[in-house]
Amino acid sequence: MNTLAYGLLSLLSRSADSGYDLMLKIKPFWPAKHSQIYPLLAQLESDGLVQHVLVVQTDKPDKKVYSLTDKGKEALRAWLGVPADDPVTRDELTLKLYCMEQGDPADIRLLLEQRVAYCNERLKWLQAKIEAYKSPPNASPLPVVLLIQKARFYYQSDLEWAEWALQQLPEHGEEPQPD
Amino acid sequence: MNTLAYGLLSLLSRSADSGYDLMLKIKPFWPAKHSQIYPLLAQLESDGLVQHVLVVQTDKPDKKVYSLTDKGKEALRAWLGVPADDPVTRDELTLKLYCMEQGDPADIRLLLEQRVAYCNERLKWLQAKIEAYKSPPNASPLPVVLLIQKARFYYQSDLEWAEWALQQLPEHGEEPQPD
DNA sequence: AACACCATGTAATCAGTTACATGATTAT
DNA sequence: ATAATCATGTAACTGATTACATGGTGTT
Repeated sequence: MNTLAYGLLSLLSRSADSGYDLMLKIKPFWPAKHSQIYPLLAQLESDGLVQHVLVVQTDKPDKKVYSLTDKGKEALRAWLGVPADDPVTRDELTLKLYCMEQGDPADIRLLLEQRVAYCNERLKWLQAKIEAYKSPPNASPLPVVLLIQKARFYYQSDLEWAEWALQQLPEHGEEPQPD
Repeated sequence: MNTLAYGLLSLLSRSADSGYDLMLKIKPFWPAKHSQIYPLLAQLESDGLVQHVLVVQTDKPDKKVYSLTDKGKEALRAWLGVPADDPVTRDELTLKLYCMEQGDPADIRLLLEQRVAYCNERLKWLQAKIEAYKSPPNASPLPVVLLIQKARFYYQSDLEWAEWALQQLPEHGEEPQPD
């Protein structure tokens, strides 16, 4: 039982889902490809933690909709009682900045500008999510609110850092025009 | 040439180092065990990107001190010209919060309190780092300043989120005392 | 006496990505 | 026509962790 396995159980605790939808939903929290998820679901089923029913569709391919068993719920409950591993962020940008003197200053500037753009894009997406659950009929449950805010805090701080970092870079290499 | 390989080159661009020290230094940016680093350094050497000299020590075991070759520097320069991959954060806590209704509310509260403590600990460590380079003799180069600040922004925002999240939790289950 | 640090390496396993494989529906 | 989405699966490979292996110095 690795973290991805518990992650799938966690998603299923909110609503039954196909492997395909689980892949899409888990992406922001724990990236995984379908090639990792399908076999893992089969294993969780053989362990009795989830079960599936085949849902036949006419317009789209048939799908297997998985749901938690009592044993699965119990496994989740126990998992919530042990401390979470420390979060791990892998950000190539940090490694590139570490050796920034080795490269073209324009390249470094571009890397930071790309990060600013990326954060803005993610924040815009999150804002759309927030708007969607502001309308009373589909108010989001507390966990979803907590997680959306966590992402907002993260991207907002990274954005502010990247904009600050751009200002710390030496002036553009425009040598004074001789007249 | 994967990201870890470039990460090692990046560290070596600032100063020659042993595999052991590289492991310690790269940890905050790209976690890797010595069992991954030693073979990779050997491969980078056979590719002509790094070279090593054996440094004999009396009190401690001998070590191999690696440094960048010209070919290694050129590889770094080229790498800086391509966009950085999007950052990936894997945080078990997000998965646990997603299914928080399944567990004991006290467990959830504890998970968030542990996160608050962790962020405070990291911030304290970063503050010590900052103090260390405030004294003029050993002023840090720009990249190091940028990276320390990036980490500060991150842990500070995660801390603020976790403290906010604790307040969003339903009241403690202290049922009113019958008198 | 037991543990932590320094220092390097290999072997076995687990986790994650890329590629192979299929096939219908809908949008550009 | 070409691509994207939906939907599931396996095979091959790369990346990362854990375990095995050694051995001196310094600390509690």
